Amino acid sequence: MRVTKEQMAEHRERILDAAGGLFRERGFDGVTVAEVMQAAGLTHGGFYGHFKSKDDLIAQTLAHIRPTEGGARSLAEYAAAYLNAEHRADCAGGCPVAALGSDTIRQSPEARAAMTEGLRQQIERLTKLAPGRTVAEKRRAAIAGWSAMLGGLILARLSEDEELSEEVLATTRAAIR
Amino acid sequence: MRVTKEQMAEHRERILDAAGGLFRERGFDGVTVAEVMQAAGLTHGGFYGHFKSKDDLIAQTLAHIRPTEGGARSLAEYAAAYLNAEHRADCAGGCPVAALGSDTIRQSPEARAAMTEGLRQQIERLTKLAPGRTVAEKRRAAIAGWSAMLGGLILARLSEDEELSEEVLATTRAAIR
DNA sequence: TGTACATCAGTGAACGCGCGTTCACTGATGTAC
DNA sequence: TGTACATCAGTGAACGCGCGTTCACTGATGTAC
Repeated sequence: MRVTKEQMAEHRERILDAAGGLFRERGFDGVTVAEVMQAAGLTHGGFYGHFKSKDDLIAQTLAHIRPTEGGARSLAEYAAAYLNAEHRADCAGGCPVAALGSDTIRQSPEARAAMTEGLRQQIERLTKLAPGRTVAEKRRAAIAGWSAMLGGLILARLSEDEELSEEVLATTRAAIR
Repeated sequence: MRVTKEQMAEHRERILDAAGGLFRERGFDGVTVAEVMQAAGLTHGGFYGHFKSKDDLIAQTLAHIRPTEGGARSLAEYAAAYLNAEHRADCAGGCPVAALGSDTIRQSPEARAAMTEGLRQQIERLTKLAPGRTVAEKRRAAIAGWSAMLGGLILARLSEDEELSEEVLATTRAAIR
């Protein structure tokens, strides 16, 4: 049954939110269109009224996910929140690059473009927090720090050994100033 | 038709080699059992004589991939070879963690155990190359450096913008001493 | 403002393709005598 | 060493399930008068 334009926009938002969580938790191939729709409180048939295809959903979801503003006041503070047992456990609500990075490399150009735009914004955000006398210096610290945070979180999530995982988290965190 | 025991062992090796390349290039879900067998020069029906399931193949493949010994004599030298346009382009022959990291988090315990073992070995290898007066100091430099390399390569591969990608590669490389 | 009708968001059954897995068969290997 | 037979690695057709996608239908919305 037809719904108001506002309802439809809200449904679209709900689909993107649901997809954002599910994709980060299980990967693009680990989630079906029907599951996304069910998580959004709808039936799967209506999906194609909102999106051209599952690939289209993937690209739009990557563009839709925005990192939660943590209010960090330095790169080290940001790293402390990022390289953290809580974030490690929360794939669905955490960093999309850590959760979907190596998957996204193999996705459509549209998906990769959305990811690239996210990277750009993240580097800009971190540049403001990074130490350094010039903008160029801050930017270099931001990029190197962002690489380390991303790699550190992925390694910590990969390690089945809790002790090793914690060591990676702490060591990488300590290396970011 | 039956083959000699040596032939069968060689076939198994060929399957694992083929799977190693294909999985790194297209991801676990992007490769079919039939494709792996065809790449190994066999037909798909024989697959289950070698492996219990596709999941079993995934776990054994991760245990089978061994990094090519580059002969680097310092962490910086290693990073120069790792954070590099050639490696960036060569998913199939490159680092399995960069190619399959976020995928592997969602795989079977066996697959994750194989990956954890690989991490451990990599950290040991890098600890020998890392700067520092004590082993503990070297190990810390190795872990922080490994995080940065991994994250840097993934970011460089994600970026559709060649200039940004090159910047990430160079900046992360320069930060590893 | 009220009424009649066209539009169209959402529903749920159905389709069809691809993929993991199974199985009857083949013929070369390896073994018992 | 030679022969007869059992074993079993590999073949390719077939199975069946799941998933992306389509479609006829429903009924509420929005619009023309």
